[in-house]
Amino acid sequence: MKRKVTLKQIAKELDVSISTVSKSLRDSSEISEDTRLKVQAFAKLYNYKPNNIALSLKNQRTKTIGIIIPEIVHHFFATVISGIEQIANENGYTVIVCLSNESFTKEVINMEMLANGSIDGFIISLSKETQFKGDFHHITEVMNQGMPVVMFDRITNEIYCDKVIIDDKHAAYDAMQMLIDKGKKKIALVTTEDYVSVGKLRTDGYTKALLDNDLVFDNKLIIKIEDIENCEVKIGKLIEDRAIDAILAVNELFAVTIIKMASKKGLKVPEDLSVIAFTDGIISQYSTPTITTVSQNGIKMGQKAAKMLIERIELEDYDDDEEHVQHYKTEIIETQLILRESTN
Amino acid sequence: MKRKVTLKQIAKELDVSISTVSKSLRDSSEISEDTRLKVQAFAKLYNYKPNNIALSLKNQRTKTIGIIIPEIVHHFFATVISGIEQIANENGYTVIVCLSNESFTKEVINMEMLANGSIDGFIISLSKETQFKGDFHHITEVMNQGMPVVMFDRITNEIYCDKVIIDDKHAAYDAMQMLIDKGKKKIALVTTEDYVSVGKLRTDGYTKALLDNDLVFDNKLIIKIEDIENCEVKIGKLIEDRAIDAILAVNELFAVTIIKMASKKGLKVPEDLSVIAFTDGIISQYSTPTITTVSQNGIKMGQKAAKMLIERIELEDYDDDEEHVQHYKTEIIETQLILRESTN
DNA sequence: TAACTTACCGAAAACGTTTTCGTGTTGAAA
DNA sequence: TTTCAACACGAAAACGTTTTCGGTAAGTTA
Repeated sequence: MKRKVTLKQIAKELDVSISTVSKSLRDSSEISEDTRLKVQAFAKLYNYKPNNIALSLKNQRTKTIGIIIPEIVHHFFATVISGIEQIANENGYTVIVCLSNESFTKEVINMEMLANGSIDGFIISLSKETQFKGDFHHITEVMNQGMPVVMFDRITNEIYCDKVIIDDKHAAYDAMQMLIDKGKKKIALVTTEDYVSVGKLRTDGYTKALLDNDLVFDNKLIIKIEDIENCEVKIGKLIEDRAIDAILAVNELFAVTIIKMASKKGLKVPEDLSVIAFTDGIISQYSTPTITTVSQNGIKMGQKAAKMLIERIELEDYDDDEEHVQHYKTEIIETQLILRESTN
Repeated sequence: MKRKVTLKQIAKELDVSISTVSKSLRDSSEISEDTRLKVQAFAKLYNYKPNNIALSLKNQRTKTIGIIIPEIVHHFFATVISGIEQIANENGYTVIVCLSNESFTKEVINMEMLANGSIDGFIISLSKETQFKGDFHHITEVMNQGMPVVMFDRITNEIYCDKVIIDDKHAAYDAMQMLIDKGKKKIALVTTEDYVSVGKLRTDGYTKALLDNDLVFDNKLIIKIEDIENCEVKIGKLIEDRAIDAILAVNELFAVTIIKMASKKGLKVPEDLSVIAFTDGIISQYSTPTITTVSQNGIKMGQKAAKMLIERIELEDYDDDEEHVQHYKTEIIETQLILRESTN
């Protein structure tokens, strides 16, 4: 159980100074070839690797990215992490993951925990509770400390920073237009409560598509689900009561439940009812029928977010004190309508 | 853009020494109430938080757990992370996640990256390639440096360390016994290649159940899938050629594909064909019919793994040099047969 | 008054690096 | 012989903490 070997130990063993060892290992020309080779051989033998923590302290940069997301057992967020991790890795960064579990308090605690020197920057998707409360002081706080922040998907307009989103409104509009083009007249929307930013935007797109196509907007055709557990009744009623052509669901789980309830009520998908879902995940690909979805491409979102953050981090290295105008960008990841069996 | 405030800055501002500031903030009795309160007020005003990196360097412990898994866009692994994160958080640890993408090389690189002081211990599930190669030198290496390692799910018997697994053989046996009790005679197995540890164990359980129940073992009833992409043909053939009662699948994706192919061939599940899957994930719950599964309970696995690791880490703080006998444990997480619609 | 305790505070080491600067030795040029 | 550059290396600071130890002043006891 030998502990990791340090410069000091090598120096002692070889009877030289720590500086000499350090320089030798970094191939400094200050050191004679003799000692350089000797040190390098010894270091290799004992498998010396510089201590990351010490380097972080010295360099004032940790080469670590902090991710804060609402949950991880969720296909979309998992794909985003995957994208982030890939880019991070390619650039020599590691990734530290914290879960807010949709709790404002946990989000704040996690941010404060990481903000104390552990990371070089944040990538965050807001918790529902945070969006509900509209309290973003923890974000501004870390930003004021000079820590770069990139927000994705669940964002807020109240914070001025780099962002990566999909054009939720536009995507919803396109999905609706496709249904309308297929001749659907009575299209329902199954969504979340309005305080979730993406839920609201998708509702806007839904509404706009109806208006633009001179279809009647009926508030009764919009149902808002609080939690997935007991949504079946609501959905069942929607299908039963109204003679509906098609449904736009803001996520897969809603969509698959809709299909299930439809089949229970004797309706066939897509013959009697078309269904389109947001969030192209594993379920849409494997359910029967497979589900037409608006693909969010979490991988790409993650990659883009990571690229923006790393760029911002490494840019800061150069204009330390320069109080120049920060110009933040909002990247929009294109969505894609993936046609499958749930629409005709 | 003010940088984070440090002890030194506070000391300078208040014209006292760094030691005094540090002691004041830690409520040392060495400091007079006067200066203590003064320092604390000032620190609060400037929102002082001790720098984690400096603490890590000083304390020689990072309060960080490194996780290395094959992939994250995978329900089971995501649940495990979730479980780990929860326990970690409760104990003041953060979690750093690295993905091997089933690659041996990436696994090694990630381990070396984290082993240089960034973390206090590892939780790892081996990549397919690592299991295939049987090369575990990177694991023994970090263990020799005194870094605790906990392996879960995809483990190896060649390394002596803490482990968390499910009794795959036993679970497969139980699932089989349930099918046999229901009168199934000709049961197929859809599994992965043998070098994946869990695949092999589940096959063993399958075989043993057949033997114990005096059923014929037919090698043709076992098909091994390399990748999910082009498995449909193989599965279709299996269903067509052999008059099969039931199928045991080693994961959800195989199961849902089986159901899809069965329906395409005109077979009804569960009337004509019963299906049981390993890995209780989101698909099993939402597919039609819902799928009977052997639940792995990733949350519990993650929690257990995190507990074992943290215990090991904090135990080491006390018997630093004591070369006492390490007694490693292997925890077995109980599985549960979750009955759903795909079996009768 | 002398000796001693107590209260309060600062200096310095330590964790493991990197890097700047200084210094001693050598050889060559003047 | 003197002067100077080149070479090879070490000392020390810095990153931000915590903690041990030592020291000074005041107050207390003999």
